[in-house]
Amino acid sequence: MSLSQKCQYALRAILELAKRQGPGPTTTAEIAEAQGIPPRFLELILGQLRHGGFVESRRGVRGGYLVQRSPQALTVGEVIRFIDGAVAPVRCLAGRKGTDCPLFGSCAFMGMWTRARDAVADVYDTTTFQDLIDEELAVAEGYVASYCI
Amino acid sequence: MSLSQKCQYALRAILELAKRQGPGPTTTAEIAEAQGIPPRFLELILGQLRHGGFVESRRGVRGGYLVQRSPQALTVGEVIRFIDGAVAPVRCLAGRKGTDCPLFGSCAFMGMWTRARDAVADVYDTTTFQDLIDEELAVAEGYVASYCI
DNA sequence: ATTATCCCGATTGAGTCAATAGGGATTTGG
DNA sequence: CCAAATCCCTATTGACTCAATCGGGATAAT
Repeated sequence: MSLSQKCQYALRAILELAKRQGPGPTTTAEIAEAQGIPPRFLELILGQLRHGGFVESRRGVRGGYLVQRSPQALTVGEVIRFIDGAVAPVRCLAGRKGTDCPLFGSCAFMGMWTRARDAVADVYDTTTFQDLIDEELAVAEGYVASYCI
Repeated sequence: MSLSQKCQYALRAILELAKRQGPGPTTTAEIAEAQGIPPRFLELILGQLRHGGFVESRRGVRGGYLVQRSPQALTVGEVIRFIDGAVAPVRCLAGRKGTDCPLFGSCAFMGMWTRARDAVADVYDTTTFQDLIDEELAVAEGYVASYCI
């Protein structure tokens, strides 16, 4: 029940770009530095995100990456599904290869798996990157406040 | 975001035993047959469930396994945590080794991960094995009904 | 005593995943 | 036009996890 490391890096990378909207592109190295991601691995991930239309790239000197979609309109769920595939607690619900469950149709667990999947999917699909930016500010303020007290 | 095969086998095995309450013990072979589980692997899993106090064993001829806890009082969540460990969408929430997130405390995602975990945990913790038995009957009837129409 | 069954430790084999490597293409700036 | 910075693509490694199997030991009913 866990997302791949790659997926978490992807989310953090997009968040970083969303935070840096406005000025020019941000380089792989800057994102890697800011988010603690292995630079070479990040390169791979950004390439994939580019193919998915999540980010835009500029090549050459002064190049880098930009968010392609508005943080208000991009949900975490979309990114997760793109990188890791379907959100599902068990393989037979993911619809991948090997739907080899011998209980097809008469599975007592199916209802529960579906409910679990829908519950998580709802959380991911209702969280936008703008929400995360707001959250980060709130968390930071919260920490300052706790120091004051 | 998926449970191990082992965990699913464990759940199915316990369900099978719960359905067979009353008469004597059920052998590994019978459970394996009924639930489509590799027999030798099932042996391993039942041993583990026994150590966890979920099932009881009888050795020798006419031996086998019995549920040790009432299906009304045993939740799916308990079994999942025992076999697979903490239910969590990301490693840093599972509290295992390698809480190596470089964002400790200032992580914008933490709130969302927590919400996702709680949502799934709630589903698992509110589903008992009795619920699954009832569900299985309902599903079976549902299929009959759909054939009638 | 024999047989059915659980019991335990070790091990294999396959597969996934995180991460790295090498070298190519493109753009800016001088 | 050259050089540096940067993205771009494919392949590969190494580590680790996980599903499954094996061999043989202990126990209990008949």
